[in-house]
Parts: sequence; C-alpha cells; structure tokens
Amino acid sequence: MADKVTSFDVARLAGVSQSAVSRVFTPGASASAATRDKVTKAAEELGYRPNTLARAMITGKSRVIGVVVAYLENQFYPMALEYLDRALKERGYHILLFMAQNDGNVGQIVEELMSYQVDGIITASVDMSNDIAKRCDDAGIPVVMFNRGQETGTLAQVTSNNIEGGRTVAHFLASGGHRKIAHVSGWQGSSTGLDRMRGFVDGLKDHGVEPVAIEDGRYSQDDAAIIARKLCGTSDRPDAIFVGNDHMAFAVMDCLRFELGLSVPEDVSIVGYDDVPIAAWPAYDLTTIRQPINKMVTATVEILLARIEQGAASERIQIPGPLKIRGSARKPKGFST
Amino acid sequence: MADKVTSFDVARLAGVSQSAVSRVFTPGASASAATRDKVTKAAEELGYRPNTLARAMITGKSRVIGVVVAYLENQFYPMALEYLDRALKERGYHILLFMAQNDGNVGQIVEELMSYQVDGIITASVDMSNDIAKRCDDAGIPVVMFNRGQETGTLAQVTSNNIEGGRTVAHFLASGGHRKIAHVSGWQGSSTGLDRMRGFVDGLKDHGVEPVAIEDGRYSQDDAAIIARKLCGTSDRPDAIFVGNDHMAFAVMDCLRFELGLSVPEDVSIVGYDDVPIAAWPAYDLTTIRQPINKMVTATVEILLARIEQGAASERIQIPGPLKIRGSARKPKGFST
DNA sequence: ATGAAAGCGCTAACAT
DNA sequence: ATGTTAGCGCTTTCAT
Repeated sequence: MADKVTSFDVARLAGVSQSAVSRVFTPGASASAATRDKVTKAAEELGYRPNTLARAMITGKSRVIGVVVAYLENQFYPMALEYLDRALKERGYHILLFMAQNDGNVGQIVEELMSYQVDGIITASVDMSNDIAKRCDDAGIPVVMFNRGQETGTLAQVTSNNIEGGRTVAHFLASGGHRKIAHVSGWQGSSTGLDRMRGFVDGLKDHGVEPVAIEDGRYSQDDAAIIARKLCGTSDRPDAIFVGNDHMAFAVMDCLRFELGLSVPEDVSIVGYDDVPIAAWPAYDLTTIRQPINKMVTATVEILLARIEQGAASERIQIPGPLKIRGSARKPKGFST
Repeated sequence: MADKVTSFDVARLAGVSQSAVSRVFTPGASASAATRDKVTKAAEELGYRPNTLARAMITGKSRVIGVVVAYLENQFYPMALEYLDRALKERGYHILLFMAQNDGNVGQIVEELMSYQVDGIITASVDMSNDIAKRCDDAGIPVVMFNRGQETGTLAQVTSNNIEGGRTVAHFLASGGHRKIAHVSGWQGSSTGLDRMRGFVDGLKDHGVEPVAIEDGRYSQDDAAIIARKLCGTSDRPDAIFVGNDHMAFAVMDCLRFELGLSVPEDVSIVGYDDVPIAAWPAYDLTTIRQPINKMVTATVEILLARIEQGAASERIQIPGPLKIRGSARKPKGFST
C-alpha cells in the first residue's frame, strides 16, 4: 500500500500541473510561493516522494557511487567505508556496494557497475583495482583508486606516501639500535606493498643496514603468522620486524607472544602500517604508520566528484602518514622523524 | 566515450527491432537462436549493457536492497555486511548502503530509502531499527531486522536466541564455580541487550546465584571499560563477568589486564557474545556465544526475498547460538550445555 | 510563473 | 518468434 503516489496525483490534489510539482521538488527551479505551498501540502498529505530512478533516467545522473571493497576483516576497510559514506552523503551521493571476492570476477563487477548507471566508482584497496579501474575508465565512468595505485598511468588514485612511510619506519627502527631487521611485506603485487617495502629497504640503507629477511605476507594473517614462525622460531631471530599492515602485525605479535613465548618489544620490536583502531588497544599497543584515512577519504571524494561534476582531470594524490609511536617497538632516545 | 549505447543502436546494427534486443537481454524471454546471435554480436561490438534504471522503472523492481548499518568498528557489522552481500548477490540483488549516524536522522534515511525505490530493507543491529523498520513497513516496503527485535509486533526479524545464550553463559559460569558474577550488559534499550541479560539472570537463578552487579555498557567500549574499572578496582571484585558482546569484552579484558594488573581467567573469568573473528585471536582467546552469522544472514535474505518476490508473511526467527569455549574463562569439569 | 508536450531507455501487452 | 505500440515517473524545452 505504498509508493504508487506520483507527481500527477499530487498535481491533481494541489490543482496544478504535473510540471509544477516537479519544479517544487527540483532544487533550482522556479515556483511561486503559492504553488510551492499547495504542492508541499498535497505531497505531504499523500506521502509523495519523487522517484529517484525516474529522475536519474532523465538527468543521466544517478547520484550513486559504486564502491568496490574486499576483505572487510581487515579493519581498515570498514573504517574507510564508514568515512566514505559520510563524505559522499554530505554531497548527496549514496554507495552501491560491491564486494570483490578473492576469486574475483572482475568482468561481472564491471558489468554490474555500468548497468546500474553509477556516476562514479571508488575501488578501495582491492587486489584487482587496476583491472576494474581501467575498464571502467575506458567506459567513461570516473574512477578513483583508494589506497592503491599503479606505477605508471593516469588513473586517479589516492594513497598515503607509502615510500616515505616505509622509510620512516626504517629510520625509527635503526635509530632504536636494531640491526637484525626483517620485513613481512604487504602483497608484493600491490603498489602499497611494494612501496612500503622499497622505502623501508632504502631507509635502512641510509643507516648502513640490510634487512635480514623480506617475505611476502600478502596481507594475509595466516601467511604472516607462518612467516613469523619461520623467522623467529630459531635463536638467530631478528630483533625487529616491520609488518606491511596492522592486520598482519596483530597476527605476528600473537604468534611471537603466544606461540613462541617471546616478548614484544623486549625480544622483538614490531611496527605496523595503517593505525586502525585496534592498534591502539592495550593488548597490542602497536607502533605504526598512521594512514590518515579521513584525509584520504576526503581527497578521494573530492577528486571523484570534481571529475563527475566538472569533468576535472584525474589526480594522483599522496598524503603523508606520520609514525604513531606506541609500545610495540623499542623507542630510540630523542627520536625525530 | 561511453554508455550512450541504447537498445535502439543495437537493434539497428543487428537489423532487428528494439524489442528483440530487449528480449535477448531478458532472462525469461523468447528469441530465436539467429536473433539472439545477431543481437549478442551487435551488443558486444557496441559495448552495450541494458540500463538497469530504465528496467527498474517499468518492472517496479530495482533489485536493490537498502542495508542500514551503524558503527562498523564492532567487527560483527562488517562481517554481516560481507555475508549479506554474498547472499544477496547470489539472488541477483545489490546493496545500497546507509550508515545510521548515532545522532540518527531516521526520517532522512527513510526518505532516501524510499526515493531510491529499494525493493526491500535490512536493518543491521541499528539503534533505531524499530523506528526505521516500522516506517518503511508502513510504507509497504518489506523490512527485516537483523540481529535486533522488538518485544511485541509483527515486523520480520532474525536474531540468535539471546535469552538461551544468556542462560548458557550463566550455566557455564556457575558450573565453573563462580559465585561473584557481574554482567556488563548490551544496550538495555535493545532487545538483544535485554534478552541476553534476562536469560543470564534467569540462568543464574537456577544455580541459586544472584549477580553481584549489572551495568549497562551500551555496546560501547568506553562505557564498558569504565564499568570494568569500577567493578574490579576494589578488592571486592567479581570473579567472573559476562559481557554483552565481544566488542565490549575486549575492552573489559584490556582494562583488567593492562590497567588493573589482573589475570584473565585466573583472577576474573570473561565471557562475551558474538564470536567475531578477533575473539579467536590468541591475545583474547575469548570464550563467547557464537552468533551463527552465516545462518542468520541466510535466513534474513530468505525471509526478505520471500516477502518481496512471493509476498510471503513476516517471519520472526531465532537461531540458537552455541557456546564457544576458549581460554578467557575458567572451564567447569565435564561441562555440558 | 506555469502548463503542454516530448521524451529518458526500457519492458510488456498486443498483434501478426 | 518478432515487430508495434504504449507507457513507467519524471525533467525539460517550449509556449503562453
């Protein structure tokens, strides 16, 4: 018993034309106070709300943004989603959600994205970001990649400064007197994973230190735990590990503490990347690079809507992420970034 | 550029009528192999995809489900979202996401849900579930409340058996020899919070035990920590605490261990509710009632789509949640539910 | 400022 | 099996 109320019904009741009703409900349109009043009353009485779909068909704007995410178990993603929704809602847009399965059917997602007439797309750290982004971009739908980039190319992207972040961690760890330093990297098929690693290795070099091990944790807790076990299961273990994101860092810490009986940071210092809320929980108290998620989201939305609404060009933005020092890693005396 | 390709363009190129094109892209429609072939080729060539919006306008079905969630920081929600998306996608539906801010503008959300012509709505443990649900239901849009219910009423809802869950915890704790048992409840303005509490108190009564304290944690980590501090800051502390959900339980454990210097479970046993993935992390190793999220989601989608597609009646379902015994609470010898 | 009329891209009778 | 013809509910010229 519902939404069968159309602008015609309202028009009839208000004693005006249907287009008058439309005007009253269209932000920029002109209508006399009298008309406006009659229409508003009639609409109220009938419980009328404009059909967004019909409007979208005509204007060619759905005011819907397709957001593609994967693996919500890593707290970084739900946080991004929450901020994204807030920023988008402020501008009058809504999120149509797409979960990229790991066995990712990129083709299908792209099809669906397009058939729903989304005005734009945000891919959030999805493995196949590049793939999806390129195809949608080719199809003329504005895309921006959130927290993932590509080495070369012109697609819009927003990341933190991963290279600089990795370098900062290196500096911090080396200054703390660590010399046997390992790295459980983020997925080496991703720009983020690669950049953090490169910056880290580079930064270490500045201190004349070479990492004792680098292993690809692929952003998986299971993989990270396995690596931690291997790395620290011998007496020849590293005295510090930089882990490619917080999500893996938690698994690494748990493995060291509860499986290997080691202390963090006394036996091994751990540093992560992201600064998700859990990192601040006392059980982990993780020293980590803070990805300024709020700023990143704001920039993402800004860029995307500029493209959609003003046809602006694709931008590629990097936002610096400061080191958040907590208790999971030995602190250098008088450390400064 | 892009998506300006319509079924007419395809029709022209394929040398058939526009409706022939429509039929080829409509699952149940009839078209000869020849036509189907020509159309498919032409469509391919032009990069045509049907406009879902236009289709939705005619059929009156958008194949979009509005999902209202809040507070993604509690891992239970993102998990629900992930399962929901999977189950819905399987049936050809998509999720339009609505974040309910705490300062919740229920009215606006309802407006938006309706104007987007969603076929149905799922509210996931949102504070104002009842409010939103009732209004949408009144408007004729099928709604099911996920993990939240109402005492009386006919709105569709899916929860775990919270009363039974609370009772199970009581039985477990009492059997473990605990006698000074406290409860940090879920929000007492919610059915889930209330039911778990009631079941718990009831179950304790069976053992002739009365809770030493019951405080409303309102599903907030901050509130829970404050309560834990108050409860366990004295020598007269409880020897066990049942916390209304895992999310709060983590905060309680952290407070006891890192602030108060207590041991869990040696000094105080902790039991939670939900069994989110983090509960299994060694740092917490939380004994908790497992909300069978997968089954709950399946049921939710089932009920909703039955209403949408077959006009079925609203169902109210409760799914039993077993106790998952881990290490955060002393184990009774030979315990059986 | 307002009404009439022409579609947006598609599906669903209705014919053939 | 296929084409023709109405619309779905709305925005947007175009007159008035």
